[in-house]
Amino acid sequence: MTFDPDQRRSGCPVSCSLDLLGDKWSLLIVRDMVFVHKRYFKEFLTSDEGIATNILTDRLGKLEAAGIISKRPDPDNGRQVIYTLTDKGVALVPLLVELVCWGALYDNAPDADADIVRSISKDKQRFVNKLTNAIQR
Amino acid sequence: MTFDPDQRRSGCPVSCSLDLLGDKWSLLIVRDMVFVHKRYFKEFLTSDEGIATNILTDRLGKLEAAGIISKRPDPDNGRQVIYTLTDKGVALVPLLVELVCWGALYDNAPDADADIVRSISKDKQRFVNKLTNAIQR
DNA sequence: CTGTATCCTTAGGGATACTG
DNA sequence: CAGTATCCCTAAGGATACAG
Repeated sequence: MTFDPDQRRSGCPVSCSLDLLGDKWSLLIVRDMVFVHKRYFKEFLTSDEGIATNILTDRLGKLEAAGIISKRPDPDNGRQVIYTLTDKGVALVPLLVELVCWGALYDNAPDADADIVRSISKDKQRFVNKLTNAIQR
Repeated sequence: MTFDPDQRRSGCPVSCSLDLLGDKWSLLIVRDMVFVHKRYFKEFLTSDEGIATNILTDRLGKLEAAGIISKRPDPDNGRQVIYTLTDKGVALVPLLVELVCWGALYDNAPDADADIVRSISKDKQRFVNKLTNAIQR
């Protein structure tokens, strides 16, 4: 399964990004990998939004086809699979930070701590670096 | 038509943002407003991606319900309607800039000028300010 | 445990015609 | 011009069972 660039709706970078990420689930998987270091199939199933197994399978496949994540067997347990972010996936951290700030500051997301988000939005780059460095490959 | 916060899948700010913006069309409309100052129904129909009239109607309604855009009659032509970004909509500019940079630098979007995108990614804030100030309300 | 497969319902969306 | 409405097909997705 590889992503077909001919399916792009246009050459616009915004459009190309949305071709891969423009749905309600893909970025939630990346979020879980970035913010809470989830790596296993079952871990993604436990998030509050309640993704179904078939949707999770589909999105993991599409994210891998897009080169955003990669999978390998868990060295500690051959029957487990570990999903990790590629460089292309890690590069989504700034985008996720913007989604957090906008949702918190402008859409009043209930779970957001206003003080923390204000401090993040004052120095996004620092927060992006901190998150990026904490990601396990 | 107003947005119903009870339909949120969770309180997470990323999830809340995606509840409103997580599809393939909504952010393209905002993109057209931010980058090429489109304001009229017909203008949105002419973009490369080819949005259908029923989808455009639906998304304009949802964006308005979410408080991201507002509509008013064109003072120069009472039968025309002008769509403009609210403060909440203008606040999406940083997110759009991230979509541009990621699509260009990591997803090889054909229409992106690599040199320009590199210069943007070196000082995103400057570019965000420039775009934000150029938006007509 | 990690998925696949199936069933079934709903949502998305293209094409087109039509209304104020 | 700015939408609405309709038709119709496909994609998305929830629930559940099942396989390697």
